[in-house]
Amino acid sequence: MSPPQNEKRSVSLPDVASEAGVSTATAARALGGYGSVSRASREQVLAAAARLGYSRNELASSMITGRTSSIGLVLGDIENYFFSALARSVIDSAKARGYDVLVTNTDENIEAERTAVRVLQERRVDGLIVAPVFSSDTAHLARLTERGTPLVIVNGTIASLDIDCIIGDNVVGAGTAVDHLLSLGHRDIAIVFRSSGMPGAPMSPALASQSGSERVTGYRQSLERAGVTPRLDYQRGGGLRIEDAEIAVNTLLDLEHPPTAIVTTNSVIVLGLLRALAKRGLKVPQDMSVVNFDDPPWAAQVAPPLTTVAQPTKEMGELAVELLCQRLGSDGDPPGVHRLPTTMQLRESTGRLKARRPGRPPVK
Amino acid sequence: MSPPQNEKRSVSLPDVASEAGVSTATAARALGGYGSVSRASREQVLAAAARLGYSRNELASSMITGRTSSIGLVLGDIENYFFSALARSVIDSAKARGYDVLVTNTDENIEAERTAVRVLQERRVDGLIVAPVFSSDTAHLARLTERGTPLVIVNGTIASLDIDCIIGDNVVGAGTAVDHLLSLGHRDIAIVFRSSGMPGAPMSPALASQSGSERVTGYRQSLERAGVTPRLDYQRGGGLRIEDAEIAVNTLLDLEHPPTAIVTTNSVIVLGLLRALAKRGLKVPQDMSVVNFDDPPWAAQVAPPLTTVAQPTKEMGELAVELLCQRLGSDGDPPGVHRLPTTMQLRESTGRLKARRPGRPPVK
DNA sequence: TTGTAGGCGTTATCAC
DNA sequence: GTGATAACGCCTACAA
Repeated sequence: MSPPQNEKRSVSLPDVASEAGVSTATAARALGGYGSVSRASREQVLAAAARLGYSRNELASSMITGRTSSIGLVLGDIENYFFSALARSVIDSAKARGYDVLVTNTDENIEAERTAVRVLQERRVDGLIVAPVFSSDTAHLARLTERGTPLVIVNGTIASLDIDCIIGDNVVGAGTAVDHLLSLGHRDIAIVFRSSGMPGAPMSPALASQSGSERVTGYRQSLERAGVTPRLDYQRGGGLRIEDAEIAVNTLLDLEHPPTAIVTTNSVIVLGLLRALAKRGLKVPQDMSVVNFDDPPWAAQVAPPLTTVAQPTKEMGELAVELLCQRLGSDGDPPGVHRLPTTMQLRESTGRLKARRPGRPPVK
Repeated sequence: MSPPQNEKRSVSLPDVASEAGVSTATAARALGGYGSVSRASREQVLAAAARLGYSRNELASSMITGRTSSIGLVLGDIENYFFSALARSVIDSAKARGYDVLVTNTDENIEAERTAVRVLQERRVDGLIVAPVFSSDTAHLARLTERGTPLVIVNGTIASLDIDCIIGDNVVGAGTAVDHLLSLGHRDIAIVFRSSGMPGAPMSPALASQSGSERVTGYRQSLERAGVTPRLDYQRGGGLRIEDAEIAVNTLLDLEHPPTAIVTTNSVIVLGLLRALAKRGLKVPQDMSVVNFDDPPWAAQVAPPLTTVAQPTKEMGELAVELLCQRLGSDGDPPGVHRLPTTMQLRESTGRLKARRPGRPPVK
C-alpha cells in the first residue's frame, strides 16, 4: 500500500502524467520547461512528480537529444599536482557551463588511454579533454575526430590532427630555470624528468612525455647558449613514483662528478629528490640548488621554499573547457596550438655556487 | 562518397548487421559476447563493425539492462589531499571492478551536494559514494536509499539511515596527537579546524564538518584527561582556503597568551599555518610545535618533516567501492559504521616545550 | 544458431 | 495548449 514500492520499476514520465491527469507530452513539457504548458497543468504535473518522487531519466533524454551534457577528462596521473589542479579547474569550469565530468586516470599507460577514450565515447560524452601519453600514437584520437567528437588536447600537441592543443611553454620555462642556475654560477646542472622506463635511465625520447622532452630540450638549449656542453649522464629519467625518482637522484649523486644543481620536471619527482637529499644530509641550497617545474601550494612552504616554474593550470583547464564548448557550439576560431607562458617563482632553493674544495672560499 | 560522413547519424547496430548480412540480434550477440553465435557470423560482424567504425551506444544499452556501470563520487574539496587521495583510490578500485566514476566537487556547500546527488541520480549511476557536508541535513540522501540506489558514506556517518559509513577514528586520532604534545610538556595547545564560517571564529558545531567536530572533541577530551581546561579561544575555524587558515592562525598568535603548539585538522589548514609562522619568523618546532591531521606525500619532505595523524585513505576508497559493490550485488553483511584507525607519524615538527622567559633554561 | 518483435523512458512532430 | 505517435539504439524473450 506504499507508493515507494522499492526494487520495482522506478516511477517514469507516464506515471507522472497519469497521476496528474495529462498526457505524457504535456508532462514532459512541464518538467522539461520547454514548449507551452498552461499554468494549471504545469502545477498539476510538478505536484504529481513531487508526490511520486519522480526522477528524470537522463539516459533516455540523451538518446533523443543526442547530447549527454558530460565531458570526458583523461589524465596521466591525478596524484601529480599538475593534473589534480587541472582536474579541479576543468570540473569547475565544466559545471559552470552545465557539464559533468568523467575523470579517468591512465597512469601514463597508452593502453589505458585507448580504453578510456573508447569507454568515454561509448558513454557518448559530448566532448573529450585528453592529456595524451604520447604525441605520436594517436590513432584512437584521430578516430574520435573522424566521428566528429570534439577533442581538446592538454599538456601536449598532436601535429597530425587539426584540433585545439593547450600546452605550457616548456622549452622557454625550462630555459629560464637553467638560465637562473647559470647566473648563480652553476655549470654542473642535471635534470630529472618523468619517464616510463627504469628510474635512472638516461634521456631517451621514447621514455619521456612530450612535455618532459620539451623541458629537457629547453634545458639543453640554455646550457648550449652559455657554452656548456650538456652531459648525457646529467639527464635522468625519474620514473613515475616518488621512490623511483629517489633512485634516479641517487645515481646522480653517486657520479664521480655530481651536479651542483638539479632541475625536476614535476612535483612527484621533486619529492623524490628532496627525500634523497635529506637521507644524505645534503642541504638545499648550500649543497644542492633545486628548481622544480610546477608550483604546488606546498612549494612555498617547504624549507627552504622551492624555486619553481609555475604553469597556469587554472587557465589551462578553463581554456580547455571553453575551446571544447566552442566546438560543441560549432562557433569559435579555427583550432590551433595554445602555448601558455610559465612564470618563474624565485624562492630560496637556489643559491650561488660555492667552491667545492675546502680551502677555496665560497664565491660571494 | 566517403564512408565517414561526419555530422550525420552515427553508425549503429542495424548498420553493422546489414553490412555483415545478419540480423541485429546476431550482431548484438556477436558484439556483446553473449548468447551463442557461430564462428562465421561473429567474424563477419566484427569485421563489419571495424570497417564501419562502429561504437556501441552505452546509453541505449543501459536503458535496457538498467545499469550504467558507473558510480558517482561526491567530494568536499578535491584540492584537499584527503579527498584527492580518496578520489584516486575510488577511481582505481572502481575501474578494477568495471565501473567508471563521475566525480563532483561540492566545496562543502550543501546546496551543491544536493544538486550533485540529483544530477548523478538522473544519470542513473548504479551507486553513490558521498562525503557529506553535514551529517544532519540528509533528506536528499534518504531519498536515494528510498529509491533503492546504493549509497556509501565516507568521512561521515548518517545515524538516521541504515547504510554503510566509512570514517577515520577522529576522536582517538586527535587524542593521540594532543597526548603526544602533552607528553612534550605543552599545555597551551590550540586547534585550527576546517570551517565554513569566517576564519578565526571560535568553535561551533554548525561551522565544522563532522570529522572536524570529532577531531575537536578528541582534542578536548585529551586535554581534560590531562587536567587541562580547554580554552575556547584556542579552538578556531580555519575557513576553507590557505589564506583563511593563515588569518585564523594570526588571531591565535596575536592572543595575549598564544599557544605553544597547534593541531591542524587538514592539509590545507596546515599550509596556512606554516605560511603564517614563516611570515613572523617563527621556527618549527622551536617556537611552535605542529601536528597535522592527514599525511600528504610532502609532509615528510618539508623542513622540519611534519608530525601527522595519517588516515588510511587508500583503504577507505577501496572499502567504499567494495561495500558499494556488495550492495549492488545484494550480497554482503548488513550495513554499518566502519571506523578505520589512524596512525601517528612521529616526525620533527613537534618538540619539547621550552620555557618562555629568557633566563630560564629550556627544559631538556 | 538465427531472426522477429516488443519495449526501455524520453523527446519531437504533428495534427487537433 | 494539448495529445497521439514515432523515433532514439539497444537487449531479449520467443519462435523458427
